[in-house]
Amino acid sequence: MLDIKFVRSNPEIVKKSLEKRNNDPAVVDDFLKVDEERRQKIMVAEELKSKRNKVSEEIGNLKKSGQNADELVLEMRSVSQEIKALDEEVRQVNEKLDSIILGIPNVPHETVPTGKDDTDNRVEEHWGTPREFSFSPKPHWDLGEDLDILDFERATKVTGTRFVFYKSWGARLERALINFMLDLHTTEHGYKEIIPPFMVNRDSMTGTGQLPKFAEDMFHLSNVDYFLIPTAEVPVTNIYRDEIIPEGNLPLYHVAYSPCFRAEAGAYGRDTRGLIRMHQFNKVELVKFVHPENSYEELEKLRKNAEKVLQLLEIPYRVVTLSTGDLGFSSAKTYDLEVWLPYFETYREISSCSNFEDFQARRANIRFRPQGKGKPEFVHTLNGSGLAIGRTTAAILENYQEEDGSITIPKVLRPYMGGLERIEKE
RNA sequence: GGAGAGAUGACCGAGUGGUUGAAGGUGCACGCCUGGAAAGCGUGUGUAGGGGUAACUCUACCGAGGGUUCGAAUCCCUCUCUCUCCGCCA
Repeated sequence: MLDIKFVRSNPEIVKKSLEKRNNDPAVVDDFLKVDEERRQKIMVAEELKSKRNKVSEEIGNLKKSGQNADELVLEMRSVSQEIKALDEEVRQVNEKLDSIILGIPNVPHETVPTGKDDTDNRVEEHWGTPREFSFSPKPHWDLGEDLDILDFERATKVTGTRFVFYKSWGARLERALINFMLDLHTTEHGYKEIIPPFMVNRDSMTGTGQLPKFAEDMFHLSNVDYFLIPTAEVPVTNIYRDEIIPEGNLPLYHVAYSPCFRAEAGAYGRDTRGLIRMHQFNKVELVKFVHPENSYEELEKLRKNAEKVLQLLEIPYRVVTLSTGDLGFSSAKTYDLEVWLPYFETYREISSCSNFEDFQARRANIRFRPQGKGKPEFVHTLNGSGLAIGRTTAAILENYQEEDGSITIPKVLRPYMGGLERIEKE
């Protein structure tokens, strides 16, 4: 969420930001109106409370000295009634204000291109050259099923659509990728490894911004009020919810493997085949808590850390900066890494690296105490996939396929595959 | 799942209806002391939200939410969490 005081004193900036994101800037006017109403009510209520406190003390003193205070007691009885009614009004206004402010997205960073949707994303750079095939490359799902390392059909029987069984070398490849990425980020990039809970409570989902707006994107358990995590970002960012981190501990780098669960409501027609859009997929996630001063340097580093994975795997990709029309609700700036998929003949998102500035931290109340004695300030949070495992598997199958349907294993992964160089039909 | 105990500030720990935002201690910060440090002494040390240019001031907060009362950390109810014992279990 944005800072209420910031919105109050910079309504024009917020309106402009909403316009750039193709949202209705009128909510800012609603906000200002309700904010004013709120302060009015608070003033009246607090005045009465102040009075009650004073008179109550008087009553105490009178009674102690054996004098009669009935008249004051009677008067205060009605004042208390009034206060109760006012408090209720304040509560309602607060709720209204909260729902407005929680619905306002983050203000895009000045370097974010203005645009209406993903077609306006700015391509920053390309890495690697898509391979020339002497045959027509197959989609990863055909490759996987032919090799009997992916089984979509039975997963549909056992669970439903958008689930998959990884089998044999497919399972091993998936596991190899997880370990390879975790090893890279912990030993080369300085991240601390975390295995988080795969379910979280409502407060955590609100802390990172999935709730209240995006409830339909998640799986919610029916016998407890827990949600399956849509990304490790949720439990890992919430580690420090309602805490004050000693300034000397910043920056904190965490890397977490987790399965991710997404309802994918509203994605019915899209990516119905293959590993691209599943209800459950694996991901290695990078999360940073940093000093506000250098969060944009940290974003560049984060992006480089994620890119390193694709470089070592030797798979072509490009980097784009999301335009204001494509930018996520909580993000001030996001780079997407898009991997080359030969069958699709296109680049597809495989990592999303974002700087949320203090948007999440304010919501989750994650702070640090600046040097000496100052007031606690919100940290900046960042996260990025490092990478989505399922999509990486898809990219390996498609980019490393041979004409006979076998898959060459990228060199860096071979130590994780017992030295295997190629997955072939058994 | 059954039985019991508990939840107070950065931490420990007093406090059962009226200057308790909260004793005392620890820690921390600053100052004095010292050649320097330790010890000692002194001062200070929560968060959020209103009002005010400001000094400052008001309100709320003792796990959470309700209730009783002129007045609640203190009494009542509900919930959550933690601990101990039993049961179950990877």
